[in-house]
Amino acid sequence: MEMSVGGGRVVVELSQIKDLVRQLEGHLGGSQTQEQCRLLASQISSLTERSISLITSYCSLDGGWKRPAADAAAPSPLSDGSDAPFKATKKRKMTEKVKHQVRVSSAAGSDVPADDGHSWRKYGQKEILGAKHPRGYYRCTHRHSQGCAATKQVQRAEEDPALFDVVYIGAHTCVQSGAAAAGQAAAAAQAPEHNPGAHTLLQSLSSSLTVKTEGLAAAPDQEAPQGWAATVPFCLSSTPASGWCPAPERSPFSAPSTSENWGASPATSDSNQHASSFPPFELIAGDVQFEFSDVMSALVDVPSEFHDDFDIASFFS
DNA sequence: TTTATTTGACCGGA
DNA sequence: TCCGGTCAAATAAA
Repeated sequence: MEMSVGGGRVVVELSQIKDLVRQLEGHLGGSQTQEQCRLLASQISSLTERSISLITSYCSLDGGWKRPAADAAAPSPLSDGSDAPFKATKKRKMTEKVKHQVRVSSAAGSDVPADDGHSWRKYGQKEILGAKHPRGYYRCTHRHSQGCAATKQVQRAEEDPALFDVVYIGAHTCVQSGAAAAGQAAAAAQAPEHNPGAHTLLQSLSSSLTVKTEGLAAAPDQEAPQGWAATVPFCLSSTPASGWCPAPERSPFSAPSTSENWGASPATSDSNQHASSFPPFELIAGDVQFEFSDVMSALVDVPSEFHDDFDIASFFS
């Protein structure tokens, strides 16, 4: 498929990242607490991983841009009504739902994967045959309140306990209260409070935003399973890497790209793993529009031109 | 008291 | 029948 489709999205994503970094930089004068900077950094890393996903989703092995698999193959994955709000009936149509796999690093010293900007509630854990580590099952916190059907499965990588394989299933249809975090950040921007560690944080972030995709094919010391979107080399101390924020399945991606429009629900206090902060998914893909399911269903290996390090940090100039 | 996690049971597809 | 995914009661944490 046309380069402009996937490439355009990546550009959008990366532009958002750039915006966030600039926001962060703008606050480095001393108005941000470390936690608030982490918040922005978390958003940045989440966007970054989404970009990785887009890249891998639109590239075929021969280096060409690929139309989402859902378009070509699958007999209409979501046409069976699985995109309807959650019902009490036990439907097992997971195989037809959109899956998106990523490998993320764990939070420093933590045994849970990096936060991805969404609010998840764990609802189960299973020992998987042949796997060393159990698989955790999470669903969107807003499943009942907003009928959001997004789920994810988290399993520690066998070859590296510091890494987690995360499978995102289905798109979020909820309106993230994430804004709580965004609101915090916004409020923080007005609160004069010096934060000497912020520069270090940003430097660390920028320097680590190098997306290595070559490991997919053959990594020197570890083998990444075929089909994993990417290994995310960066890890932010408290609310790190990974994740994506799909737009509602029923509507094409559309949303402003400015953080001011991410919305806010200040009263919400997501605890522990639940840092819910995320911008809506903006998608300007030329003259072609895809449902999010189309985008995420295309999970392919990374083409040769991406085998070289893709230095996102170069965007931050 | 409310919300989140744990964990054994249950369900259904392969 | 096996195994992965989900439910829901019990429990823990805030």
